[in-house]
Amino acid sequence: MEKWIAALRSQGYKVTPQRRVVIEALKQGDKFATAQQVLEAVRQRFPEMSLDTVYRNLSLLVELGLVHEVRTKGRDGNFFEIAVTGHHHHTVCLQCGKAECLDFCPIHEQDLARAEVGGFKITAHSLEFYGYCADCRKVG
Amino acid sequence: MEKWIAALRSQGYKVTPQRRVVIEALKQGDKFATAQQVLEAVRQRFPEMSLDTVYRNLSLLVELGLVHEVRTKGRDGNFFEIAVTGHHHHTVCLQCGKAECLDFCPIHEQDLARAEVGGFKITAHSLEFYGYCADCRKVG
DNA sequence: ATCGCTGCAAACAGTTTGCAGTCCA
DNA sequence: TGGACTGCAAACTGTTTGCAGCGAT
Repeated sequence: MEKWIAALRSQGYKVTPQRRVVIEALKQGDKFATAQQVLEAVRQRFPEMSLDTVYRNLSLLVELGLVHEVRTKGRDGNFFEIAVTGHHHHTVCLQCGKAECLDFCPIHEQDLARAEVGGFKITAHSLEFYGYCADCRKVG
Repeated sequence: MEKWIAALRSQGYKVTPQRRVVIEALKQGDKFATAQQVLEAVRQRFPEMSLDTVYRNLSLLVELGLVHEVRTKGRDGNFFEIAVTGHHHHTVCLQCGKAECLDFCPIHEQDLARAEVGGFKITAHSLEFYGYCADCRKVG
């Protein structure tokens, strides 16, 4: 049993073919995919699939922590990445839009404690490093 | 001479009435403002002002580091904040959308060095802490 | 059988862009 | 004067929503 399917089931969500195939698409495609790319991948096996269902399921999966969302600043929307590893962050190239995973999170417990001022309770944080990848630096 | 006007001028950008009034609006309004709120504020003194000019100027100011942009995840778009202090980050309440400034940045030199793998050159980073503010925690 | 999920279609918002005229430097 | 900037209008894209029917449990 796949962990993602099991997680859905255990939290009371139905396991529909559409949900299975979204998860499959994220697992088998490139590391990152936009909602549109997920739709294209999914339609190879499921031509009826609609974009709104992709969005609905991606949102759900992100909410459940089963998928990570990467804010790209690009015009194609954010990237989605199946959560095979734990919490981490990414670099995003402002030129070509390519993203890469980092293997660490620089936010530590003491930072969270320091940021929880005035009764604010932190439940998540979002961090991206923006810049230019090696390829784009060579060109321009 | 205001630092923002001076910065525009020194970098070869023209100082138009629209630019002045956008800066004024950000300085005098609430700490954070959406593009729409900037437009409304600006139109009190400059009724002809158009939303696209607001966007163009906000984008420019953000690019020059004269304004900070806060990614809110809300439906009203991001917040903009005049850069009176240096680089810092924010908490954003996922319930009411309220943002607050933090007075520190948890990303240190060694983190940047560690993240610059494979020839990637970091030029900026974006970090928000999401959660629930004291008020929203009382209610819900 | 139920209630969540889906597809369809339409709406929606924030943002961007082309263009012709304006105006700061 | 001239290139940057503006306003107008329209388009564009990513995303969300209402609704009726379908299907996983």
